[in-house]
Amino acid sequence: MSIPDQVARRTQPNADSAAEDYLKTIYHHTEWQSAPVTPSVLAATMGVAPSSVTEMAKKLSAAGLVNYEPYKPLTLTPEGTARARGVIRRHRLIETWLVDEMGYDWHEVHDEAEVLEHSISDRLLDAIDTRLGHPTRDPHGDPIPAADGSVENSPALLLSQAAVGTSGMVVRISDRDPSLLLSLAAAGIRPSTTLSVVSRDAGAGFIVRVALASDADADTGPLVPVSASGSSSIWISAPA
Amino acid sequence: MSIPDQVARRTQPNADSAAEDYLKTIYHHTEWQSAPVTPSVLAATMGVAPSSVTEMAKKLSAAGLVNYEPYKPLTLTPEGTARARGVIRRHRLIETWLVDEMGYDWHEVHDEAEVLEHSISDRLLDAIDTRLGHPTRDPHGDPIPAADGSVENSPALLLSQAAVGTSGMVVRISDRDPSLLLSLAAAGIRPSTTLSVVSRDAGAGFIVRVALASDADADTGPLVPVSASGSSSIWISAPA
DNA sequence: GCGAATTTTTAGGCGTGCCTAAAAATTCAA
DNA sequence: TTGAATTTTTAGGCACGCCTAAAAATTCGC
Repeated sequence: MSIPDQVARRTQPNADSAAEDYLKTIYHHTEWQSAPVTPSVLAATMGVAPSSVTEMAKKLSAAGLVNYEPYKPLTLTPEGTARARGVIRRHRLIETWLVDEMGYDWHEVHDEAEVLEHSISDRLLDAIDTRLGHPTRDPHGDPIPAADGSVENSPALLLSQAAVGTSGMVVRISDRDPSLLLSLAAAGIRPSTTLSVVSRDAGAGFIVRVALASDADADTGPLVPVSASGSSSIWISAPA
Repeated sequence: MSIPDQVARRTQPNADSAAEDYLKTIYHHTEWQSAPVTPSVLAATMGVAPSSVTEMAKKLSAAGLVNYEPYKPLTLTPEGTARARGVIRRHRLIETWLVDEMGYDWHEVHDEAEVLEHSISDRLLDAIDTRLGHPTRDPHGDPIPAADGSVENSPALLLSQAAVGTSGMVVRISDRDPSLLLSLAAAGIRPSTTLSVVSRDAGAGFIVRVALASDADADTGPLVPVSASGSSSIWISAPA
């Protein structure tokens, strides 16, 4: 017994973080847009070559996590959905923790969470969840899947689909683009802000009126332009 | 511009966590035992094959982090030492945080820290450090290197080298073996416990008297056996 | 409905970090 | 000091996750 067993190590990197990223991304597409996820869309979203998607699709399919048939869109199996929700739960709890306890601003948390979501243990995640009091929304307003996998989905309206005159409260803003978050925050737009659509233009984007906290429905708030891409990253509560 | 640039991703795993593990392990050997680190020792410690060590030694040497010449022991360059201390700082701050804030017990933190030390950002590490008030010792009594790389090294005596009759305060216990930590904790031995050596036997180990907190020097504490390996994991303050 | 454009898959490679087996160097011991 | 034992290095492979280029399938537009 000169040298100890060197088994077990082998596949040592952070578990299957690549696989988890695919599952997460597939889930996101079905969570928000309801379009089926084609390999090319997935490749573009993840910044990998289409052939990488094909490869991983086969592996995930063999593992029973995605439904894959050549030349068809990808969907998650129930197990795959559960795994994806688990990753998203980690991501959003970590973001919430960073903002609530560690002094981060909401536009700064995405990248850190992107890494930690693959390396935190269940034990530590539970500790964080408990400390935070089992939050159900992250700092961007995204629902945090519960430990049992259930997700609270309140109906909301994408700003890009709101007609002129519509008003409502911002319930959710995509965390994908930190610079967008920064500019929205600067304009006073964040979850729970009340907005009304003043004008919309297919190409140029929107102009919204941001209601002042004190006087929610008056026409006194500042007018703020929102780009077309920004408008498809903001959800407002469906009008009453 | 159908598909965005897919550069940058490439070497995406958690930076160079393998390299960092080698640096850390080399550093540990010189920090505690002062024997030179041969490839075989390193291989055994890390649970990899000797040939893997040779390979990595070449890479680290090319990167200017270790001094490597074929058939000779490995040492760290100044840059390598700095990097190693950085990793150890991360590890120990994370352990301290887990115990102080997240409800972990001191024997449970090693594995979690082992993973997180490679994925936490500098930003988050600073936030943790600040929250904890810039601690200088982790829960096992190990010194936490400062952000500037300096390490406070208080002289201590390895229990395995203490003569019968020696007494002193436990200042440090190696965190490498969780089961040892657990049994020591059960026996009431942890940093700041006062011990005196009652008997020692090269093969069988030691018997120490654990002083009761209230009455540090009296002969009233329980007698506790410490294995030979345990005795080389415990440091006590050098006798006054 | 059929060729062109696009999407997807296949084929072949690359770097990392690990392995085993065999060769080379070093160390030990009689 | 010299042959045996041990240590270290070299050589050749493997899995992963990514890539590019080329081939195949699908979809689109006239």
